[in-house]
Amino acid sequence: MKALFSMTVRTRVAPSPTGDPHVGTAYIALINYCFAKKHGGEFLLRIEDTDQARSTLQSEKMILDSLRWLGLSWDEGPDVGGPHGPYRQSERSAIYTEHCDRLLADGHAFKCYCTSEKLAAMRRHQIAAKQPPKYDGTCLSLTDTDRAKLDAEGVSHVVRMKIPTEGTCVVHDTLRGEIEFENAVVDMQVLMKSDGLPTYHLANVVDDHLMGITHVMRGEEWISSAPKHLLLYQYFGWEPPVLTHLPLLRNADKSKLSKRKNPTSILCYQRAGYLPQAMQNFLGLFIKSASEEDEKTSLQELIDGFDVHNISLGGPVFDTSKLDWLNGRYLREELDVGQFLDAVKAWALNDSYLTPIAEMAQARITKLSDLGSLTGMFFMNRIDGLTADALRDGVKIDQDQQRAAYTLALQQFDGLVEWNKEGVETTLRRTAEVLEAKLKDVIRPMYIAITGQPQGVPLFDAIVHLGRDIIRERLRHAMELLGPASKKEVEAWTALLAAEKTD
RNA sequence: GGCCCCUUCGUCUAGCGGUUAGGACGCGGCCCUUUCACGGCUGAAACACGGGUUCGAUUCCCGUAGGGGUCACCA
Repeated sequence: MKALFSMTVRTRVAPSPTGDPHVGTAYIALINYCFAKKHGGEFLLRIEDTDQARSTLQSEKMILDSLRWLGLSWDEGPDVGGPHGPYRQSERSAIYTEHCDRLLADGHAFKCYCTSEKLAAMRRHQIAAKQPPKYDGTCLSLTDTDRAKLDAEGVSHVVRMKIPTEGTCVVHDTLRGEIEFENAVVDMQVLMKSDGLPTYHLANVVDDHLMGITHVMRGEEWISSAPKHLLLYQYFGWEPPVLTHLPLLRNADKSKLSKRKNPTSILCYQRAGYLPQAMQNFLGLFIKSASEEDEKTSLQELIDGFDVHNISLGGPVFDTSKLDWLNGRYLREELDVGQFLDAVKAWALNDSYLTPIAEMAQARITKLSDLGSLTGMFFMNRIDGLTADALRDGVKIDQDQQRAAYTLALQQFDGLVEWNKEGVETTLRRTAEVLEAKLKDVIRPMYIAITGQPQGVPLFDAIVHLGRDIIRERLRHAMELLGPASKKEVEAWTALLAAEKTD
């Protein structure tokens, strides 16, 4: 244990660039950052983009920008470089191949030629037989000649790790003590996909070792794969890092924080007008135990007082009411009027945010003073004062159809790859078709939910400009007012959509 | 379902065998005030349950219940 602290502490955050910057990523990053800084160590940022289908450079940029916005910085990373680069896994292929070959050569891994169809069928049978779904080891018994033949035929393969059939694996977790797993329940994980890129498990272990990571602090969703990782360290003959599994941020119903039930994107909180200090402070509240002192604390104070053992294990509900309070305090206590004004300008009163609004509003007003009532909704998060009656006012479709329309729009919006006018229009047209309603009868309730009024600036443009997060929030608000959808309703409505798509 | 993790006010948490179970947000009341907000004071509000261990359990152990995670060629 002493030896670990005599060397430089190195921690990392390793986000996957597959979507919007998530507050959970920021929370994990903050912990890793504070721990490293507290011990005079280094904090790294690594991009885990081995999923070619889902990773985007745009998402990577948003994640980096968001973490910086929160006041975090890293000693090494894809944008700042460092002696252990590259810091983007997609640029490290050769390293993984080499390590994978080593495992193959040492007999710790094997090639698997099973098709995904076969694996899916295997899983179905196992579940039907009430067996835990697991790879059955078919390709383990392949001979060299079998493999040579399959390779010659061009059959694609993955590489799986071997798992001891007996014994147990003990995971030492800083906060939870020893966690024991029977090796028999550990699956023969795929390490190298058929596209030649590694899975998380391989890349993560190889990179953490090569980058000199001493302490891995990650979400508790990783506990059950920790045995595989430990086994890999053992196969490579490496010293594993100190493992700490952190509790996951939760929705109000205690499930893992998700964008379906909560705003999870940092961009959403920016758009809603939260200050980075407030958000950073708020996230810090989950990792410290301020009992008597003021809960408004600076990043430096958070670092100074940081002790990983102070983190409570119960998954905290991400309830932003205290964030609101903190944000109010930062607004009035940390800023003079000039700085406050600067913050307002940076938030929305700037050309880049105002220009599209001006374009939408110009033809629709007769006096400049009409601007406030027409465009006020561009400066709100949820629509203040919206009521169920207002939502129903003048709406021709019945209330359940209206709720279905909101739910279906929400679902389709989440699925749009590009957030643009075409996607929005297609979504709303399809929603009307599925509900067998006229487009205009679907548009009106959308107008009310999104703008607070039954008419105004062009809806599709407004939706695009407000952004996906705010739209999700406003539709969710409308659903809360009209009555949240039951599970059955969601299923029924989703089925309508699915049926339409296959027609 | 198998495996694993977790469990103090509505929420975030303090507590690490003996406390009137503390603080903060939110909520209610009062005060301040031309309104509102801020600020001040104040109130309601919690140890999931059952067994042990102990002179004594919120605290230690074991069950039960509840919640969560995970069982992919996603991370």
